[in-house]
Amino acid sequence: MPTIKDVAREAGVSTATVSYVLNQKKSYLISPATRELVLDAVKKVGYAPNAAARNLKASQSHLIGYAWHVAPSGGMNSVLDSFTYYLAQSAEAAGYHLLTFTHTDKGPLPVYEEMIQSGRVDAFVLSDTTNDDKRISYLLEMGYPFVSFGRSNPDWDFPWVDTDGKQGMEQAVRYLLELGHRRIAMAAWPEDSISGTVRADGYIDTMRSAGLSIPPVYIQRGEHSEEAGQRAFNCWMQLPPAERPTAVVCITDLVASGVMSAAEAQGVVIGRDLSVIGFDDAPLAQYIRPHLTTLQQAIPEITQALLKMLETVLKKDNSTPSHCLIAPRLIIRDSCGSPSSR
Amino acid sequence: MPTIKDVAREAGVSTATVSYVLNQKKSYLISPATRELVLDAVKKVGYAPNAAARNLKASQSHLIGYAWHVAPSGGMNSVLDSFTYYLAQSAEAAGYHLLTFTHTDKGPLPVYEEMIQSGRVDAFVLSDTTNDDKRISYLLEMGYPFVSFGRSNPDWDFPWVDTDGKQGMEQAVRYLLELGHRRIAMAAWPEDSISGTVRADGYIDTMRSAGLSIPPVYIQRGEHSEEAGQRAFNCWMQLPPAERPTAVVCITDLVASGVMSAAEAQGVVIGRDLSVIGFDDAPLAQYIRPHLTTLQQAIPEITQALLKMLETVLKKDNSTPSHCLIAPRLIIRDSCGSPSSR
DNA sequence: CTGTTAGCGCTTTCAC
DNA sequence: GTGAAAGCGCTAACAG
Repeated sequence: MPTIKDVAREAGVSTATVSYVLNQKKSYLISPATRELVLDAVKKVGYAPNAAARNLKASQSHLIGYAWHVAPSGGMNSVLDSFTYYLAQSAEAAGYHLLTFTHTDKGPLPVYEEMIQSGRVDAFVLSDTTNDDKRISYLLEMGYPFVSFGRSNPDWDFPWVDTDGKQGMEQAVRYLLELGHRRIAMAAWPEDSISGTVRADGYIDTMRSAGLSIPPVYIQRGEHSEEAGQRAFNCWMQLPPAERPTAVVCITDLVASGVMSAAEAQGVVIGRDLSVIGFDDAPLAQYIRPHLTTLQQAIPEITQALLKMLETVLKKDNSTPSHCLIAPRLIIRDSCGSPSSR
Repeated sequence: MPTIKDVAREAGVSTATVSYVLNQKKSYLISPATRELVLDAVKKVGYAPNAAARNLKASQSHLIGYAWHVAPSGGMNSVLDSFTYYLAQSAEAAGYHLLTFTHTDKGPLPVYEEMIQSGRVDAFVLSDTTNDDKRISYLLEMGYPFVSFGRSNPDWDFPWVDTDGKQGMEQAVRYLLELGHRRIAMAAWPEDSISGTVRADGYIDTMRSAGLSIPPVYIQRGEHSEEAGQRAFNCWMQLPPAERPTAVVCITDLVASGVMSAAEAQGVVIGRDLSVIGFDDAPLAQYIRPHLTTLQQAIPEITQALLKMLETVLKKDNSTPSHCLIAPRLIIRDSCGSPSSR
C-alpha cells in the first residue's frame, strides 16, 4: 500500500504539503498548482490515508461500538435487526463505521471495559435499555460518550432517542375511536417495562380524554409472546358479550398475532368482530392474515437522530437537548373495521 | 488512559519489558519476579494496550469487514440477520471484531476499495453471493483476503462455506417418502440462482433414486415471495385431482407460507391434504399455523467454519481445503403428514 | 506558501 | 534478563 511519502515523492513536495491538501486544513495557503500536483499524485499511486496511523495520531478510531442483542428465543427481533442496519448507514453518513460486538456470558460490562481501555471505539450506541441499566451507569461513571435508543431511570441524565410510544398509542386509539369503537382494550407489558408503561399511558390517557372509562380487566399484561396475546383474548372472552372489547391495541405485533389466532380459534373474525392494532411493524405484520394494522417505528429517523446527538456529545457540546422522541407511523392494513352493529 | 510507559514507570522497568510480558514473547527470558511486578503494575494503573498503536505497528486491524444486505422489501432476511450476529461472535472468539458496513448507491465496490486502501479491515466476509459476483472478482484480483458464505462461479477458486442445500432437500424428500408420499412437487427459484439450483438438484436426484418421475409441472419457479408460493399452488390445483402433488418442498419458508395460504383459501388442509416443507427456519416458520416443518441452516457452525477458514487464509496457509458444506437440520413441526387415503 | 520535525503508543532488534 | 532506540504512517506546530 502506498504511503504519504510515496505521494510526496511522486508530487515532488513534502509529506506535510500532501497532508495539508488532503485534510483541507490551511488549504487556503496551498497554491492551486501544488494542490493539483498532489491530487494527481494521489490518484496516480492510488493512495488513501492509513486508518491506523490516523487513529493513533488523533487518538480516535472513528468507530462506534454497538452490541448485538439476541432475541430471547427463536428470532423475532426485527426492530433491532433493522436498527443495526440503519445505524451502520447513519454512522457512515457521519464519517464513522460501526463495530458490532456481542456480550460474553459474563454480562455486557467486560466488553465495554475492554473496548474503552483499548480505545477501539470513540463512543457507544446502546439499545434495549432497562431500568437501572448497568451499561448506562457504567458509561456514565466512566464519562465515556454514548447515546441510547431507549430510556432508563428518569433521574439519570444521558442522551437518548426513543420512539414516542405514548403518541403512537394515542394515534392507534384515536383511529379506533374514529371507526366507532368505544370498548377498547390493551394487551400490555408488565409494569416494570419502561416502554411498556409509556405505551400503556398513551392508551389510558387517550381513552380518558375521550371520556371513556377503562375496566381494569381491559388491561392485560404479559410478556412478549403469542401466548400472552392468546391469554389476554381468552380472558376478555369470559366477559358477557356486551362488555367484551370490540377493539384491542397490542404492545407488539407478536402479541397481536396471539390475540388474532386465539380470536380466530373461537370463530371471531378479525377486522369485523374484533379490530386489532400491533406495534413495531415486524415482517410478521405483513404475512399474517388479515394483514396487521400497526405502529411502525421510524428507525431511519431514529438512527439519524442518534448520530446527530452523538456528534454533539463528542464535541463536548452541552448546549443541545439530550433527548428526542420520534413518533411512530400508523400503518393501516386490514385488521381493523367499524364495530359490528349487532 | 494509561500507556505502556505508565506501567513501566510504575513497575520500575523499561517499556520493552512490559511489552514482553504482555505479549508472552520471549517470556521464558523474563524472570518471574519482574513478571509479577509488571502484571501488578498493569492491574494497578488499569492498563490495556492501545488498539490504534498496535494496529499501526503490526499493520493489521484485527477487524473483519462485513457488508449488510437489506431485504429487497420489508424485512424477512432472518437468515442473514442471525448470520451477522453469529459472525460477530465467531470473530470475537478468534480475536477479531466485526466492522459492519453498508453499500452505497454506487454499488458495493467503492466501499470495499476504500476499506482496503485505508487498511481498515484485515479481511472480508461476503454473503449473498451471486454468479459473476463483482465483489469476488474484485477481491480475487486485488489478492485481498476474504471468505464467503455462499458459492459463485465454479471456475473461480476462492474459499467458501455453504449450506448443503442438496443434502437438505434430500432429507426433506426422504422424510416425505417415508411418510408415504409419492407425488412430491417443488416450489423453486429461477434457474440462475446458485443455491436454488443446488436445492432443486437435491429434490430431483432424490426423487429419481426413489424411482419416481417428476412431471415438469411439478417444478414451479418463482422469486422469493409469498405470491410465488401461491402461484405455484394454484398451478398444481389445475391438475386433475389424481395427479396433484400430496406434498411440496419449498425453496424458502416464505414461499412455503404462500403455498399454505393459497391452499387454505381453497379448503385444502395443510398436514392432512397437503404436506409442506420450507427452508431456512425463519421466525415465520414458528408463527404460521400449522407450524412449518423446515430445514434450518446451521448458522453458528457456518460462521465458525468461516472464521477457521479465514484464519488459514490470513496465515497464507494454502494447504487446507478451501470450501466446506454444512448440512441443514430438518426441524419437524406440524405441516406434514401421511397422504390422505382418499 | 512549503518543508522539517517531533511524537501519537506500541513492538522488536540489537546491545549490554 | 533487561534496556535503548528505531520506526510503523500520519498530523501539526514551528521555522523559514
